[in-house]
Amino acid sequence: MSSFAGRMKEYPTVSLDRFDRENLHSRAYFLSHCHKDHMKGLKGLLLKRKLQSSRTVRLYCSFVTKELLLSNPKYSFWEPYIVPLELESPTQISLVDETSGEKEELLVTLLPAGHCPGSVMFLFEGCRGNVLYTGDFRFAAGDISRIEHLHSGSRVKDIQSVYLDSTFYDPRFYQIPTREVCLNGISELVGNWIGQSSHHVVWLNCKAAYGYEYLFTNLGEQFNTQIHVRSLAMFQKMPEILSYVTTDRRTQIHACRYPTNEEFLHGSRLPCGSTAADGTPLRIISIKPSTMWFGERIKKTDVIIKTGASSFRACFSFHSSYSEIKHFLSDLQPVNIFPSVVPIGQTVRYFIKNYLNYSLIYFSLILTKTRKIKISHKSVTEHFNSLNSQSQSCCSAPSPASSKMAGSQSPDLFGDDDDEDFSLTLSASLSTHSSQNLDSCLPDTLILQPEQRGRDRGDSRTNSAPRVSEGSGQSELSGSQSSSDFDVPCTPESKAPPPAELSQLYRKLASGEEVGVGRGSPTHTHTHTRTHMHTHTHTIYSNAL
DNA sequence: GCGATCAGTT
DNA sequence: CACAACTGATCGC
Repeated sequence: MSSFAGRMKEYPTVSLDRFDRENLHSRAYFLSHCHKDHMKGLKGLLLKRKLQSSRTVRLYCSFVTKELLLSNPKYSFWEPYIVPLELESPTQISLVDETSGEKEELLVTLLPAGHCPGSVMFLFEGCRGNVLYTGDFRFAAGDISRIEHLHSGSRVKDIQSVYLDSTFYDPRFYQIPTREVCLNGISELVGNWIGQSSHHVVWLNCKAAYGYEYLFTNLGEQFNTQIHVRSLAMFQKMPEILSYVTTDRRTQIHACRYPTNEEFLHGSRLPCGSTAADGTPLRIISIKPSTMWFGERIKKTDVIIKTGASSFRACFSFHSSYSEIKHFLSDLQPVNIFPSVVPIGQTVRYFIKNYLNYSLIYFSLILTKTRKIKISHKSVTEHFNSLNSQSQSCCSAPSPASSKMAGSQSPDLFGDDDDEDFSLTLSASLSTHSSQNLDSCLPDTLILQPEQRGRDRGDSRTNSAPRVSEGSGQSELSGSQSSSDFDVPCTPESKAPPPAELSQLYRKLASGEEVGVGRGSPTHTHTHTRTHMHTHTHTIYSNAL
């Protein structure tokens, strides 16, 4: 789940995927896709009032997202304020402070994100650098090279910050089978079943969220049928999807959901209650799409798992795997990474380790370019702090209003307690617990803490160095988080650097000592096939239907 | 009564 | 095996 607070350091007058609290004051809004956890505050009364009294504030999203959003009447008040944008066509947006008239120009480009219909990333280009907000995404290795607008000539654009969908940025999720592999597995299962007789039907036990549509279209295409769903309303303007779904229950593939009678399935009934016309009992199997992940060393695993006499789980992921994210980051080489999802409990340990590991590798790359081979505490600090100074206005001439913004009377742009800035404060502690869930990769537990920011934003910045301290051990494993997700062996890559070395490194960083970070600089190769979008499974996402 | 929020469930 | 939504309880207006 996204815990992104809504705003980016570089362009703090716009809000993305969050519409409550401080975001109420933004000059422009961006919605990456139509999932509820990215729409917090979107139907708020205060926001509605603000829109009605504003002449310039708009919501920018893809055409598909606009359709999906407006298919829910609760969001229909947005209709006059939505500006749908085409994919991959840079658009200049004026960010206007309506009280002072102060204005800032920002170039935004929507890039297909492969997460669900209409999902996009936002590439912002302005005076504070290029920033990529990924929203939620699934990219395969090499996908960056296919995106023209992330390139300038033959090289990747300089990216100051990536606001990253870090859902699976954890080496336990090293590998998730590709969309195509998962789709083939599901197709085979479906085909083998419904081919037996007309009374053999499958129920795709999908969650009530957008993102399964490419499964429907591919199965519909392959078996020359339509998939039974509860409503077609949201797809009325999306013929590519609409032609593969139906509300006619007489079909062999169902993805219908009814909140009340889902239990009926236990009695071999479909959620929609459909039965055969001649009274013959239907032979039903259920297939539940779920994310399956594998360690680095597991090369081949079935993407279909039988979980009962007539129930199956099928591999399906909306998000990039760890290795896919690694490819993504090493292709982009951003200066900063801001995770949108920060796992709690044990997962945090992996997260920090890998996040820091990545950062150090990249520092080393920067420093190599500048003919330095050592990295000092100071340079790390400066790096982490640099964003704060960049937050000062540099795009427009200072006006009374903008200088006021920097003063102590200003609304606290990032001073909220909820602002979780994970690039600033790190704390490491030794776990006193020997949980059975802890794998053997690291004996210690790292706990990530959002920085406590003072109300004064002026000059207390010297305290915001990345801190690494050993605190009292505390296991963050809660009951709900300590479930059975450790069947997957830890991956070799997760051992770099080993715990002792890492702790040492942290200690050195904390004490200001110089540390060498000469470990394998990432190679920076880019292939430039300028093909536009990839396979058929991507078509839904890449077209503004 | 509505909506926001949280914990628990699927 | 998972990441998004639903349900029900609780609280505030």
